[in-house]
Amino acid sequence: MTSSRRLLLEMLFDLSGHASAEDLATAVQSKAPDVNISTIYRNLEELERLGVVVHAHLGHGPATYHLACESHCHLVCEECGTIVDVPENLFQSLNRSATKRFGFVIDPQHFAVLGRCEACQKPE
Amino acid sequence: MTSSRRLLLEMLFDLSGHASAEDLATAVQSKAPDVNISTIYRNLEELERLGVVVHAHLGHGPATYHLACESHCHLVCEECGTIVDVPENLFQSLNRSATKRFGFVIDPQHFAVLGRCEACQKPE
DNA sequence: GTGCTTGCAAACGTTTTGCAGACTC
DNA sequence: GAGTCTGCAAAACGTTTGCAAGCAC
Repeated sequence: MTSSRRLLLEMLFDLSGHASAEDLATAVQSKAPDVNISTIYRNLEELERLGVVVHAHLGHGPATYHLACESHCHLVCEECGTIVDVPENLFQSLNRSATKRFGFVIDPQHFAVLGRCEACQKPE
Repeated sequence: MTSSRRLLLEMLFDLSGHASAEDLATAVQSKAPDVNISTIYRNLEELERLGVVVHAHLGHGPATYHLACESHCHLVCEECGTIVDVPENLFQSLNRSATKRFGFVIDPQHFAVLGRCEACQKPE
């Protein structure tokens, strides 16, 4: 357990939710300017292996990382990029039918659901 | 309408489903070696603008492109990478609850659902 | 001939890697 | 002192861009 790892964890608490590796690097660097982004990636990987941190793929942009204990899923607007955090139970019935029809167990924290947020509903 | 565009469309028919830009470039280049990958990207973008083609983000890897008329959604195994094509109606109830609870209309063709396929069910 | 399309090369943003030195225990 | 962790530089990957030459119409 090194100082950069400790700092990274602190920042994960602070910036809770939606932090990209870049965000985390900036945050960590505000307290320890010499911490390199590759260290951030390596530590995130390690923390993920330990089950402390999870990441999600949000469509185009970079992956976001958050603490595993702050478990939630993501809706991302493909128009304005807004991220809506939603509880895992929103996916219950999708999971049930995916399992029943395809034997596939979904991991809803690991991907983002793309679509349109309330404000961007197709205005054509 | 140029020859490289025509070829790209042909390849989209041939490789129907799950073709990355790279795959398509390789396929096109087998018939016309000088077509550059940037041309592939530009034509895919244009075809998408015209509504002929759609793309989906599959987690880590590159985006995949397919004809809009072959509409389907994707389950991707985070273990072995297998892609399972599924009909859009699998997402009906997720869409209903996302709309009702968050005013969010989902676009299920645009993202992949990550999880575990039948063969990779957590063996721990 | 006008204007869109192309190839090439170079850049981009995100993530990963190799290596030698520095740190933790 | 052994072994892990770090900074740095460079590469990898998928994708986008600027530009001048080439093509469709």
